[in-house]
Amino acid sequence: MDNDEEVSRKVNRGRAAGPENRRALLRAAREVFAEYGLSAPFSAVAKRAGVGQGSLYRHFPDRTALAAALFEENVAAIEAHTAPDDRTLEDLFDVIVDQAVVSTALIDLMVRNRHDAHVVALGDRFRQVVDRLLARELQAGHVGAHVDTADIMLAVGMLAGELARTDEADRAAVATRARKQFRRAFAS
Amino acid sequence: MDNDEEVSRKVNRGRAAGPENRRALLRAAREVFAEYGLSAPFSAVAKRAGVGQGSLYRHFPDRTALAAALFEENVAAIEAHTAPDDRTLEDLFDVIVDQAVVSTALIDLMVRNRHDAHVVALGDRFRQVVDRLLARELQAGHVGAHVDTADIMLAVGMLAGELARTDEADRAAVATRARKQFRRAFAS
Amino acid sequence: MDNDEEVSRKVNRGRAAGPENRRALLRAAREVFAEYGLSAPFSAVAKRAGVGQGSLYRHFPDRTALAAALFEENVAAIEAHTAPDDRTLEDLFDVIVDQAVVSTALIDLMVRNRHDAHVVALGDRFRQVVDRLLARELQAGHVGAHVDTADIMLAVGMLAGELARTDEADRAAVATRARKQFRRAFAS
Amino acid sequence: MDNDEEVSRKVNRGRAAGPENRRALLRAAREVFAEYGLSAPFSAVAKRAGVGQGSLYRHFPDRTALAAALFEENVAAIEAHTAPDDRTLEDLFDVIVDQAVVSTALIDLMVRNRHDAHVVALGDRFRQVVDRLLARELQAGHVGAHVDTADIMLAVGMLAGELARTDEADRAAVATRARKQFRRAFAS
DNA sequence: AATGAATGAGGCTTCATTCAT
DNA sequence: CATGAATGAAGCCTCATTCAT
Repeated sequence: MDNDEEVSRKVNRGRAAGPENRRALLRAAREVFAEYGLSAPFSAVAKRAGVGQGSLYRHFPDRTALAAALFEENVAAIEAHTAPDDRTLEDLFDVIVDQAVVSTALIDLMVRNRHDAHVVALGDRFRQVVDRLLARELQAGHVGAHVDTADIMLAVGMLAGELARTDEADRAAVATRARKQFRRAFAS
Repeated sequence: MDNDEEVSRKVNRGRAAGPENRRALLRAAREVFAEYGLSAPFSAVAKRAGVGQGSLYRHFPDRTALAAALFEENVAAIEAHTAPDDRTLEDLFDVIVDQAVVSTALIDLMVRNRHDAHVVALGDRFRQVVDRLLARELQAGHVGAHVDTADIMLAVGMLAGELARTDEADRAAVATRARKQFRRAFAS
Repeated sequence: MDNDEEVSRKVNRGRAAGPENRRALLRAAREVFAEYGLSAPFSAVAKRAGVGQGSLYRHFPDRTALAAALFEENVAAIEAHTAPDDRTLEDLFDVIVDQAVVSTALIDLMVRNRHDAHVVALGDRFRQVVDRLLARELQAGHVGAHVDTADIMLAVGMLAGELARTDEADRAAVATRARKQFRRAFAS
Repeated sequence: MDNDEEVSRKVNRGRAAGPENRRALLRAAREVFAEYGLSAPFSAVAKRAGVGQGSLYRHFPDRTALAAALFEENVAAIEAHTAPDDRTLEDLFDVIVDQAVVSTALIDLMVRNRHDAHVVALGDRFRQVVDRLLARELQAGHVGAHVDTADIMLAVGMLAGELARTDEADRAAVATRARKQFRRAFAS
């Protein structure tokens, strides 16, 4: 984890460096957590971002803050992807799979902080997405009346968790199999 | 040396302490991991067992060895519980829920070492249990022909993982909901 | 950036900010040192003053410079307070007690830099105050002939030091008791 | 502070090393604190003692614990020195001066923790010494009836504090001068 | 001249692991 | 064999200080 692919950046002091570094740190955190798990040294994130440790601490005072920022990006992506009127629960599973395959350890990080205010807020945003999609699907008769929001939340959680602990090579297969199960479980 | 509930044992030098210490260590490990998660200090296990650190290392040279020993106990319990001829997949889920509710962090520990020879072997023992139960259920027409062993393995894994990261207070509800989903997914 | 009582100042670029910032910094330093001790982060002083760290460094290149400036204010106050012709050693003790009760950590800061040129110079100014008062008191026969300037300096130093490490609630009592001792020691 | 006079000790593991290391650490702490002040790196103490950092932490979980242990030694020395029936307050001042000249920073360390239970207990032991001596001196008419225990405690505290912040070269003179003042203040 | 972001050295602390007794 | 002290690497985090804007 030493001579990493750490971006060679010119030392960038002063006002304008702020947002730029923040982006670099989020990107680096995503990579490092995916690669080494959530207990990866905080310093590894800083190094990967090509940024001093101090800066990392300025932007994200603790692991939770960093995780929440990453989760926020994920939720935003989910919202964006499911915004159009014709999106279904299957589309939701698509993003989840995409994200889980990429972010792995993020889920654990969030679970560890499931009572953090920011995390709770993000969870609510996610729930609203599920609510909206589910209402439409029920309306259209695509899913059975026995299904509620909590069912979908649980399914998504279990899927993401499972993907997070599956070897990269097997993830596609696992995703397919799990989705088939849920499709059947939720069918009308 | 703290106010731990560390077993008060007479200093136990000399012979025959072996198996006794081993049992104490496994018991302690299960408790400590459940309480503090898998990153609990190795020394905490020894202390809880009322045993020197050196002895812990003698019995279990590393975390994986300890985890495997715990997992072995779990698999044995699963085998015992599902041995009778009238046991169904529902009974399998019962043990899983019982164990997951208790062992939490063990799952992660196993996942981290999923390529360890011992762990693989234990996984195979588990798969045989599933195989046997599933064959019987298929025979009896209790589950659909579309279901295979991997489906059950996946379902069990997702369930256990989800329980492991659910607050104790919510576990029963989560277990119930998840089992309903899987029942529906696997129905003939 | 916290819930500090940091002065809300209009961004003050350009001229004439110099003296204003300097005053704000001295005031802030006195407060911060009193509150958190002399190991308070340098940055805390800047923040409390509502001023950038760079400005703090411009005005006071290091801790000693800042301390000397504060001490200078103290000495000036002592000079002012003891200037009138009818002031006695008791009046000197008054200021010392007042200052010690307020500035606490400042004393240590000065002690650490007791060989700094500025500090030495300030010590001399203080000695002159003592000299003048003592001469008058000797003349008037208020103190014994056995007393010299060094005695007063020592007494003042011990008193200030003691007050600096006394809980606020006990300072008044300690001051009274100590002054009684010195009065007796110096009596003619 | 690198290639210190750190004792070259053979690595000494196992049971018996405990007390030996403890002594080495106390000795080292006294030296290091005297030399570099109380903010000396904890690691410097360990190095000077020729001991790993971990061991330092095992013996003294924090600075206060270490300071209390040192203070305990001091109080014991005071008790021993003042035990004989013919000892006077002057003898008490002797030990104080001896100790202050040697331990310097210890005083501050204790002051910082003046509310710690151990420190309070040690303070009580000290007070008892003073009580005993003072009673005898009052009886003998060596000190005035206006003097009480708190007076002596205060005097000792001021003296020790002053010595702690006096350059080594000047300590003898300061001690002499201060003792003269107190002798006069307490005279019958 | 003022600002505050960035830096990185260095102190603190925890633990996995070793090994004398 | 068991014990638990000792070790030291490694992560955490906090500033003092610099400097682009």
